[in-house]
Amino acid sequence: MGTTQLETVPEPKYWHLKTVLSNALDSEFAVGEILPNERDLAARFGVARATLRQALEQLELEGRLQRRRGVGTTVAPPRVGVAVGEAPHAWPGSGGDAWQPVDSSLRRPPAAVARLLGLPADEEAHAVRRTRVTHGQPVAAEVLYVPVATVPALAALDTPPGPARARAVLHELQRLELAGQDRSVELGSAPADDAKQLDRLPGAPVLVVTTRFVADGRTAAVAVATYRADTCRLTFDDNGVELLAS
Amino acid sequence: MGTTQLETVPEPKYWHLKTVLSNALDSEFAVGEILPNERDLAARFGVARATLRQALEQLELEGRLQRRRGVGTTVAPPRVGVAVGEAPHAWPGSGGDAWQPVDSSLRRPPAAVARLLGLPADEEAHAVRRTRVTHGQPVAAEVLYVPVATVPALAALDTPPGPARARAVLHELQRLELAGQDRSVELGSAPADDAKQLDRLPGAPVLVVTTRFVADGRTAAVAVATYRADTCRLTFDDNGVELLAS
DNA sequence: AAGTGGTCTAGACCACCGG
DNA sequence: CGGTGGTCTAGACCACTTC
Repeated sequence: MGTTQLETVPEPKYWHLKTVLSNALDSEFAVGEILPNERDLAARFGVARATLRQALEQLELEGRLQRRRGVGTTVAPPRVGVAVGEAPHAWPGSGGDAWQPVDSSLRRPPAAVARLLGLPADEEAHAVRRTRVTHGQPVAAEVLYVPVATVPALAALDTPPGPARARAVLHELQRLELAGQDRSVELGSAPADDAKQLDRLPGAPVLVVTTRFVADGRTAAVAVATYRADTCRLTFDDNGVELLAS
Repeated sequence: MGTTQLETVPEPKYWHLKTVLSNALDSEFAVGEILPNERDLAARFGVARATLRQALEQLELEGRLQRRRGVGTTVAPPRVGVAVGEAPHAWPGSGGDAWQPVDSSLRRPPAAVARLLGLPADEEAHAVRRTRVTHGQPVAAEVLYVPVATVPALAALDTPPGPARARAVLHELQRLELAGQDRSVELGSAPADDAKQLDRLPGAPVLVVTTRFVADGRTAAVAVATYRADTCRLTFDDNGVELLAS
């Protein structure tokens, strides 16, 4: 006896640190409260700043902390649930949803999107940019790709770039009968464009939701939405269960 | 002229590095191929190893690379799509799905789960552990929490812990009429238990899928599944669109 | 100007895998 | 055993926000 537990499996310092900090956040800090700065925290725990940062990064990834350059580190509120599976048979922009059209232009979609749309790699499509705002904070940036063939009425489009043009494309979509849609979710890092729209640094972790809209027996449009992974919890409500939100 | 572009917005080195590497992966490497080791790569690009690692980490997060300690860094295959929205009215374990029961025991669920179940924080529930395997690789680890009240027939349970007991709980669930379910997806980091099951290091990024099963007008069970974020793309097929997989 | 988090360096040692 | 990625250090400077 004596040596009850030889350190047979030494835990990494940053991992232990993360646990300690996590417990402290639960018991000693309120939402919105600012933590001591990184240099002080590192000194207090007797580790290098880089090690302390590794722990903070994990906690930020889990949505427990929020860090802003020049400002400080604050305790994050619980993640907001954002509905993604809303209406299974609705085009984007139909209901009074939380999306705001930003801009629209003709652009060559990324290879993966072109494949979904069944377009040749070099063909242009309408690219409609939208922002989703919840509780006053931007939570998602989206680009909706609509092949020119899907909205023939817009062939001679004279609307100048801007929100108005985005609305014109969305409005034209409503004229089609939507047969259904399917979605996929994966982890990604925010490209520079999206990052600015989401008020984050480039490379910030995002949940990438790719939606395929089907009409007329073919893929009529594809939306690629990037949600802030630190602040968002995506919710998918399956048929009729929402009635139970008593 | 001469100075065509003053470096007014200097891009971080690791970001630029990531772009360069990403392009190289597309054009010069095949899936499964091993990259030069980190020390060599860093020297080749004239940066510190830590900077090179920051770029590699991002690429791994995006599912482009796979790194294994003691082995090396390899080019990852495209993410596998795993269906998450399968049957809107099926209990877990009903179909011949890809889940494998591992174990079952009585345990106090995490606070967030207890809240969903409407249980007091200190009450125990059946905790059924399952693993999901696709293409021979483990992609998800799940714990299904079933309140004792949901499966009263198991009150005097004499089955010893193990896969058999897990199957007993799942079998008992099938007797209830499932009214519906809803799901949420968020980013997390793998706890030690799940990490081992997923063949990853603790803290690896995972997509946490929380499913609430509703029966008899109340939450009858809650499943918390962690999917490997580096290798998985979660797919949600909405009603009837799958017919179009021509 | 002062203080914050973000980037970067050049080293060191450790844990793990393979031959 | 040698080689790999994983952890850790003690510094430095930069970009940004706030006062």
